[in-house]
Amino acid sequence: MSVTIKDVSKDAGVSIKTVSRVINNEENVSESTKEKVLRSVTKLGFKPNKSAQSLRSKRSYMIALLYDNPNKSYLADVQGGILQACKRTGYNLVLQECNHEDESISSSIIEFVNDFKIDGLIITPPLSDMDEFLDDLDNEDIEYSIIAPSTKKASSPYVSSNDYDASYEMTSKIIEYGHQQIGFVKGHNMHSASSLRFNGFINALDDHGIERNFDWIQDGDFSFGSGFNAGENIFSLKNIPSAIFASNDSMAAGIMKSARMKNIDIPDQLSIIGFDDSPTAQQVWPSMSTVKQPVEEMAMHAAKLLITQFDGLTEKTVSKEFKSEIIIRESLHRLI
Amino acid sequence: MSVTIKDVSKDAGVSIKTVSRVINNEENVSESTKEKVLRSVTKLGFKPNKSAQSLRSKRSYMIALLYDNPNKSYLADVQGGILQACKRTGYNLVLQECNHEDESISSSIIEFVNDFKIDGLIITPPLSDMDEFLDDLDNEDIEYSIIAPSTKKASSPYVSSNDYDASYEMTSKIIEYGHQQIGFVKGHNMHSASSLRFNGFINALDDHGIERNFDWIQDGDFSFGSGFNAGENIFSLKNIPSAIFASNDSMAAGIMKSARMKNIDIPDQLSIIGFDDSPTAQQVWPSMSTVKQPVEEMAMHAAKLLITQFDGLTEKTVSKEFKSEIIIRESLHRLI
DNA sequence: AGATACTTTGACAACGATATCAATTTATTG
DNA sequence: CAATAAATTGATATCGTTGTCAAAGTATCT
Repeated sequence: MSVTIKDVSKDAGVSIKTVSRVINNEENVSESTKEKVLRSVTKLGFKPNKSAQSLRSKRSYMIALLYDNPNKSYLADVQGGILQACKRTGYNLVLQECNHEDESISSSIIEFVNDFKIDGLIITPPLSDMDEFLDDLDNEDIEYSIIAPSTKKASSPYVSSNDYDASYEMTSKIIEYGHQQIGFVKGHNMHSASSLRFNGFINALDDHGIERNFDWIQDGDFSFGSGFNAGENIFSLKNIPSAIFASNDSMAAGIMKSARMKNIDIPDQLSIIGFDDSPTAQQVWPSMSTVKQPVEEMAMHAAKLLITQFDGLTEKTVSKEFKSEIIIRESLHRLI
Repeated sequence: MSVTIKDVSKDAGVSIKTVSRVINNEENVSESTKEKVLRSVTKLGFKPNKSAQSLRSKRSYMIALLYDNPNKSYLADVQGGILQACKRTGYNLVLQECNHEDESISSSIIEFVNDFKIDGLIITPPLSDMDEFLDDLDNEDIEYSIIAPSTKKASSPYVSSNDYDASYEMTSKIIEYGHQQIGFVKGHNMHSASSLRFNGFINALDDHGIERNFDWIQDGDFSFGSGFNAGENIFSLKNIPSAIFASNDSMAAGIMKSARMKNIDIPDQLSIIGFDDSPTAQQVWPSMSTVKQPVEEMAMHAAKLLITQFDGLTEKTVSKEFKSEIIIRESLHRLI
């Protein structure tokens, strides 16, 4: 049926162990035999049997993506990035949806990893903020890499984005456009990004000598509905701000809808700014100013980070912070 | 380390083969030994080693999702549905992105399936419309189930939606609301859903004695940009329709934007109707009337369909057509 | 040259399950 | 009750790799 190591070894005139050495890039194989074996490998079109490799070496060549994030667009980007890294290295991606409120999350994930001999995990927010969970994984010697961690544990590789800086910069841009009365809608408090984005906003206000107005600062949970509610709250006040910065695009869209229903013109009377650059940002009218993070690239790096660990490649991949991009579209009105 | 069949066989006082028989639900095992074995299995917490099973039985307990669809929300729903079916049956999902324009798609997928011993494929549009590709899979005896097939090959299990009926019904609803001048934007011509939706539209027009105006019928490819262009084309005409039905929500959003830029009021001057009920549909203003398909449910069924084939379960899952739901929101204006 | 160290190679066991086929037990028949 | 058929069970080979460890080949050092 399919070509095995035995076939290759016969063709090359060496032992099966030597073939195994060559295909696993082990040391102590002479150049000449290496060449000989590789010639046979390509000639016969040999591909190692993953199941056998897995059985013997306890590795599955599969990594799993752990997520608990209703944001479909984010998820798709993350997947895309990981898949690119997988394709290049022969790994496979398995999806595992989690519930961060589940008490037994640690044990069920540990069981999953052991059952399928998953080689490593890629962990996304808000799971990346659950320190206890990560500790449990450490205790089981399960390898993982984290996207957007809160506690940057030296022990584990991660990729992060400059949420604080991006938020600070965007807020400064809003101020530069002449806005002095600026509202803010916070994200889900389980996500560390929420506080980073909020702090960036607050500090930018302070540094530019602009007064904080806590009536205009609303809680949210990243959902469209929570944005809508935040809008309702703000628009029921006597004074409303001239701009509202939401911690993500969905909430910004919710505010937009709420404003429309109150006949508040966007952007003439009110500027709205989001975060993420989701597809919606370009599909609403007016199109939304927002912050774009290189999510796909980040995810690809996270996957490389993980694979590097157990493949022991020569070029070491290291933890890295990625830079966001400020995108100005029609929803941000210039006052001066 | 982990519990093996050998441990169970010792504990139960039977041979390993008998344990294997029990866990695989094979025939010809007496009730008493079956019970004895199952007691040991739960007592020791035995889980069969997937790699070993896979090596010996040539099955991987993995199914793959084949996709080439830029619609992230659709993809996420499909994944969600499949994962639910997988969780219940112990299978795992692997993602495989394809390019339907790739000449070598058949060979690369066949190679992928053989390499990883993938048990079966779930095929989504537009790949589900590539008959040659499906024939190639048949020749290799690769099992698959199809979401939204064009040619309903009796040989292969599928799930489908009533695109034609839904489109017919939505068009009738638009007419019922008093619209006599209705435009249409077609979907990507590789997708069989595109012609089904178009035919439903045309036949509803005819049946209600409404004239077709081909200036108002535009080609599109399901992208926001193509919807925007379609809008530009229609709005440059002397007469514009009072409603436009787009073959999906992204294109509808594109038309909306184009209309806004021409200061055409939605929905007072122009009604816009989409298809899919993507998240955007609720996040734009006015929120969009659209057709919702039970994508997640369909995908779950497709996965069950596939797993049934090689697991030979007692209750046979069969191919099925799912019903869509007409959702009326603000973007459809009532004229009468 | 002989002793020693290091590099390269291969024979064979092992991973943990299923497949084969023969042995044993139980049921059925004349 | 013996003969035969059918159901149940187990000993052992097997899947295709990697791991262990010893043997063979080369290089280096007195």
